[in-house]
Amino acid sequence: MQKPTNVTISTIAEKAGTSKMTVSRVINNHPYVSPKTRLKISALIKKFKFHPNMTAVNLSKMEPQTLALVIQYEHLFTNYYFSEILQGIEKAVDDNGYDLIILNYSTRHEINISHLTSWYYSKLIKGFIVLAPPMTSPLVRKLKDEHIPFIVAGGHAGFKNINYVDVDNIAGAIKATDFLIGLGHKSIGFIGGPFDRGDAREREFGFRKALMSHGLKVQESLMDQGDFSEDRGYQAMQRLLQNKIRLTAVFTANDLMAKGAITALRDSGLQVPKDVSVVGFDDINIASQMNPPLTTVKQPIFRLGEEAALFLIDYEEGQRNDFGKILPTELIVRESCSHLWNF
Amino acid sequence: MQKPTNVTISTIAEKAGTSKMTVSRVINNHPYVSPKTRLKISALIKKFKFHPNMTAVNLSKMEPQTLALVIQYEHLFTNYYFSEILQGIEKAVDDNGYDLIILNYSTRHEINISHLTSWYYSKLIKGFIVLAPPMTSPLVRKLKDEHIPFIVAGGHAGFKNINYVDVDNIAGAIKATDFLIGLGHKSIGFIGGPFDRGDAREREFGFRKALMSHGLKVQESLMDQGDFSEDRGYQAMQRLLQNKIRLTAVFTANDLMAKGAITALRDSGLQVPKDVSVVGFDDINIASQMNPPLTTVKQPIFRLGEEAALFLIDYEEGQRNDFGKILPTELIVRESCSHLWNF
DNA sequence: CTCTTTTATGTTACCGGTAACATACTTTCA
DNA sequence: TGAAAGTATGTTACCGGTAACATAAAAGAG
Repeated sequence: MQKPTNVTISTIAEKAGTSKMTVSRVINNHPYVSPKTRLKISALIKKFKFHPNMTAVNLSKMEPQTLALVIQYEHLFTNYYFSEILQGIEKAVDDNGYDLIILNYSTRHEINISHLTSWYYSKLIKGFIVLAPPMTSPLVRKLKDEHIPFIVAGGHAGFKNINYVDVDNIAGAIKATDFLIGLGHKSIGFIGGPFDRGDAREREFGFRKALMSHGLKVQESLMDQGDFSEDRGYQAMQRLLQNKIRLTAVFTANDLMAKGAITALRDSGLQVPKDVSVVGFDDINIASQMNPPLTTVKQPIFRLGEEAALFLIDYEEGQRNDFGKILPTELIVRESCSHLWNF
Repeated sequence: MQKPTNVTISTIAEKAGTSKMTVSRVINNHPYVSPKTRLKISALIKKFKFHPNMTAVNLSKMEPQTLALVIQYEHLFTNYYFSEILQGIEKAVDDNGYDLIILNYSTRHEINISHLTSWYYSKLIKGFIVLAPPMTSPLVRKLKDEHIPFIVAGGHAGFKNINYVDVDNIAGAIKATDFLIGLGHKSIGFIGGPFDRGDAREREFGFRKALMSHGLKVQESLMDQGDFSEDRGYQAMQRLLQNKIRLTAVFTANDLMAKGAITALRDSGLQVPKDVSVVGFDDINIASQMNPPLTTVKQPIFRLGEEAALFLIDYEEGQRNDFGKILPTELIVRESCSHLWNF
C-alpha cells in the first residue's frame, strides 16, 4: 500500500522537460517565461493536480502569508460581535492574498503559551491579532516581551506601549448618557461589564463623566455589574429595581445585557420606554429587531477587524512608531427611550 | 537595522561544539546522547531561546501534528454547543501532543475551497474535522473526492460513505416524544431546525416515528420550522398558537428555540408547564437555569468532539474500514413538562 | 586482552520550494 | 552589422530540520 508519490514541482519539471526553476516561475507569474512553456507547464499543473507546498515556500521565503487570530472560547460564544469582527478580518486578509487561522487560548493553556508563539517562530504566521483580551492577559505580556508582531483589537485599555485598534468607548458612553440626560432623565442606572475588561471600564468611565459634567450625582446604588451576558443583564436589572431610588432610565455596557434588562423590566410590570428608557452598546444585529428596537451605541466592528488585519499585513520591523487607532462610535436612536415629562 | 539572526539548530550546535544532529537528538529526547552533552545543549537552548521551526520539521518529517477544525462563522455564534465540542476536541488534541487550528469556511470562500485543502497538501495538517455541515456542503464533497482525511462531527445525515461521529438524534427525538405521550399529551407541536441540516431532519423523523408508533396522527398544522435560533423559536411558537387545534405540548429541535417558545407561550398568557409542556434538545448550559428548568435531550457533545479528534489522530491510510460512530442521547427530565389530566 | 555489542556522535542527502547568479538565445539600435 | 539590452532558461546553494548510514569510543563477554 504505497502512498501515492507526492506531485511536487520536480514532478512537473520532469514531465515538462524543464528545470524546477521554470516551473516555479510559472507558479509565481514571473515574467521571462515563454508563452509556449508557460502553457505547457500550466496544463501539466492542472493535469497532475499539483499543489504548491506552503511549508516549503515558507521555509524558503521566510515571509509567511498567514495571520493568526487568538481568541478565548469563552468569549467566542457569548458575544455576537465576534462574528462581525471576523468578517472584517477576513475581508482584509482575502483582499491582500493572506490567509487566516484561528488559534484558541483557553485558560488551560496559560502555562504553555509557547504553543502559540511557536507558530510565529516557525515562520508560519506573520503575527497575532489578539481579540479583546482581559487586562491581565499573560499572552499579551509575552508577545510584548518577545517583540512578536501583534495587535490588540478591542479592549486595549490597561496595556501600555502596545499596538491596538479600538473603538471610542468613552465617547460612546458619553453620547449615550448625554442622550438620556437630554431626555430629562436624572436617575439613570448603569449595568457594567466584567471588571477585567478594559472596554467595560471605559464605558463606565464615560457614563460617570457624562453625569458629572451635567452636574448630576453618580448614584452608586444605581450601578451594578454584569458579564456581558443576557442572563446577567436580567439579574442586574432585577437588583437595580429593588433599590429605593426609582430609576427612569438605564444604560447597559452592551446590547445583550440590555436585552436581559428589558425582559426583567417587563417581568416586573414596567414598560419600555414608557416607564424606563434603555440604551445599549454595540448595535449587534438583533438590536434593531428587539422589542422595542434598541437605542444603542454602534461600534464599527467590521472596520475594527479590518484595521487590525491591515496593521499586521503592513507591519514591518523598524517601522514601529507606536500604533494606536481609535475608531469613532455613533449613537443609533431607536424606540427604547422616551422623554421624561416630570418638570 | 539588521534582523536578529534566527537562532537555529545550527546556532546551538556551533556554540556547543557538536553537530546539528546531536542537537536534534536532544530536542527529540533520543537516547544515545551522553548526559553531559545533553545538559550542555539543553542549557544553550534555554540561554539562546531556541524554538524549533515547525515548518522545517514538517518538511522533513512529512507527518503533521496538527488538526484543522472547519467551521462556518454563521454557525459559530448562534449555537452554544460549539463551545463544548471545541473543548472535547482540545482535550483529545492536547492529550496526544497534537495542535489544533480553526479555519473558517464562509460562503464567500465556496469558490475557492482549495484554500482549505492546500493546508493538507502542504502537510501542515493531518486532516479536517468538519463541524455539522449543511447537507449540500461542497467542502465535504471535495474532501471526499480527493481522499483527504476528514471526519464530520454532527449532522452527518445526508452524506454517503464518509467518516462521521454523531449523536443519536432519532432515538433522542423518540425519547422526548415518548415522554410527552406518556404524560398523556396527544396534541403535540413540533418546531424543527433548518431544512438543510441532517440533524434537524433526523429529529423531526424521530418525532413523527414516535407519534405513529403510538397510533397518533401527525398533525402537519402543528409543525413549524425554525433555524435553531431563539428568535425563530419565539416566532414559530406564536404561529403554532394561532392554529385552531390547541396543543398541550411542544417539542423543539433545540434548546435555544425552546427558550424562545417558552417566552412566546408566556407572552400569550400561557403557563409552562401547567398549560403547555415543553421539551428541547441539546441540554446546553443554560437549559437547567431556564424558567422553568428545561426538560431536554442531552447530547454527549464533549465526547463528540473528543471522538472526532481521536479518529483523525489515529487515522492511517489503508485502515479505512468506513467509520461511523453514533453516541447515545439521554433524556434529562426537569420541570418544563407536566401530566395532562384530561382522561 | 582481543572481539563483539552498545553507546555516542558525525556525514551526507533530502524534504519542496526560492534567491542569486550564470548562460544562451533574441532583439534593438547606433 | 556588431555590441548592448532584453528574454528565456538552467545551476547551485540554501531555508532548518531529520532519516539513514557511517564511524568512533566505551562497555561487556569469553
